Amino acid sequence: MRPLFHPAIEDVQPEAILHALSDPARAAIFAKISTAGCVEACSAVSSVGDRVIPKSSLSSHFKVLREAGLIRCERHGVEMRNHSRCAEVEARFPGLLSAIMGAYARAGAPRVAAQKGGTAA
Amino acid sequence: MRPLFHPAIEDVQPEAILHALSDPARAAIFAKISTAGCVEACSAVSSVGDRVIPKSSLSSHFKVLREAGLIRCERHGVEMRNHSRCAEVEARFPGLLSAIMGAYARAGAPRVAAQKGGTAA
DNA sequence: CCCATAGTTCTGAATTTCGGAACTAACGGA
DNA sequence: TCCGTTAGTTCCGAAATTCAGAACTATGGG
Repeated sequence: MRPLFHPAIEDVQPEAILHALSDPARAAIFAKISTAGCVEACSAVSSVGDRVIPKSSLSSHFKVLREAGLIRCERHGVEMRNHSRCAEVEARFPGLLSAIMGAYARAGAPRVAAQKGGTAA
Repeated sequence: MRPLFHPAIEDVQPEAILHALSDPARAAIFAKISTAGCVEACSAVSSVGDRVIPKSSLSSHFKVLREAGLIRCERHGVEMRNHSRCAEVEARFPGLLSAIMGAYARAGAPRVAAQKGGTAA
């Protein structure tokens, strides 16, 4: 099977990255791929939080991430290996990904913690 | 005059910011507001590049930016003053805005300035 | 009061996104 | 080899979003 299309790093556009990561589900998928040693099977992220994502939606999410230049996908037998392209993107747009993922990390905690009553603020 | 709704800075969500800035036109508007001493009338940005933006679209772009927490708008007589909320956003999501605007700045140039050497790896 | 200016809201059309169902590719077992 | 299972893609209609023209509102000037 021919390899999927991936944009060259110099063709990667900021608007594509922002659009891809402006969806919390995609951002969560990307976070998972990035932190999980940059390799992950598609089906391993079949849910975000407690929300189950249908296969077809998952497939298109991966497509968006791939075409935005954020991940690299290759078939390995019956499944897909997804590598993050963090390093390349970091070289092209310094600080972008870490700022975005950091923003999500920072926003993720407060509200949830406040409602749950867990953190003695 | 009743002030328009603006989210408190702690209610600002990363996905809203990314979505707002994932549109190059909005990113350009925001860049203009940010750099122009953080004050600008709506009609002063009636075009992006050589593309003229209709009033209604412009209005909704400003609304998106405002509701994302990126700008603060107040009526002054018949026109609108738009202040950037850079400082607040920077405090909440350190490095986010500068990374994004830097990415756009870096992407905007390359095609034209490719002969500057170094980047064509 | 009437008009001009600046911006908003309404509305329908075009585009995008979502998700179920059917389809394809790769492997394992008999 | 053939069949079944698993992993993921594609197709297609419904829902949501975006776009832009037209009408409307608010403010200030003469």
